[in-house]
Amino acid sequence: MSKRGRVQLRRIEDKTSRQVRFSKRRSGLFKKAFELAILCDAEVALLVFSAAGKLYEYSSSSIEETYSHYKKFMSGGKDAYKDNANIEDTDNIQNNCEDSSNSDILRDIAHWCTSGKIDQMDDTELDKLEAVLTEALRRIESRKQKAHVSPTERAIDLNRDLAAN
Amino acid sequence: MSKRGRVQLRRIEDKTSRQVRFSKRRSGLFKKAFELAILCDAEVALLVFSAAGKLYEYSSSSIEETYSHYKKFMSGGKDAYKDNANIEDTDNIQNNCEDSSNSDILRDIAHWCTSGKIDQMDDTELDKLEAVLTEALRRIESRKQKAHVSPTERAIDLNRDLAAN
DNA sequence: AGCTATTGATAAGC
DNA sequence: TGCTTATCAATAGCT
Repeated sequence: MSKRGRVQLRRIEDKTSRQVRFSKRRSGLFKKAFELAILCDAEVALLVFSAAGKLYEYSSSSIEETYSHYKKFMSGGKDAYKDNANIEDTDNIQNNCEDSSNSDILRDIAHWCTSGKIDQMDDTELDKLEAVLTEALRRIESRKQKAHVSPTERAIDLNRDLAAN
Repeated sequence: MSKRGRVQLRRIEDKTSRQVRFSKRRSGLFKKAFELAILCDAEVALLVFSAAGKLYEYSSSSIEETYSHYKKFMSGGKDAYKDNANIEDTDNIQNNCEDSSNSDILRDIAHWCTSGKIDQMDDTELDKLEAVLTEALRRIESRKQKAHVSPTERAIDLNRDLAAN
């Protein structure tokens, strides 16, 4: 039974398979959220709606409370917490552009694109970003068409650690 | 090379160790959340406040939107599946871009995407990047429609791959 | 911030 | 939907 290629980072088309995977992965995700909260003393809130519309939730305190905390944080000075923040990386895309590997850049862009930043941009910025990303996708498509890669091989080795953050 | 006992499910007392593990686990958690949203077509919202008060977030649509969905769902009398226990702790989403302004990020992404780096990526990286950018464009389109700011349909190929199935 | 040894998460298959 | 197993992925402990 060695037919377990890596999972593609793409919507699972088969409905049955998607439901099963959702069920399993959802369990894993909530478990991880819970563990992180316990182990690292953080405030966590997680909401998940299945494709069918069912709601699943978890929060170390309460969804409402954490959301209030979030809104307050967003409206206030987000930078106010910088000084108290964990002493971790402070790298940003700009820095990585110069000397990091592609995977690092990829990771940064992925994180940025999915962390709500887009919702904070004004219309002008949004237009620019759209143009940039569209151009980047065009290049990618161009690259792909040139490359003759076995569909099978490609499919089996898609996702390694995308949202890797 | 020595002792890797199972992880105890309780607050890590050593501050340094707690920070390191928080950093590692938050990465994993956000990655899982992202994958669940993409693979299973689910709506996911995740908020994490570190013990120091720093915010990390991820949402397949937007925090506000998902929270509204949540409130509406709850008021509708439907019961949510609570994957809870009690706790405190956190995990968070990548925050590398937290300290940069949108314009800076925009410039960085633009620079990177057009500096030939794409041509240096291998197929796996290319696939990941494609998924990330496609998702980002989807968000942008979503934003534009909600803001009623798009009189001109730009007919951008958002469904090139992911949605094309 | 990188590097393995181990544990943990899961895609398939029943 | 639940259980089992072969593999793949996440990460604890170090340096």
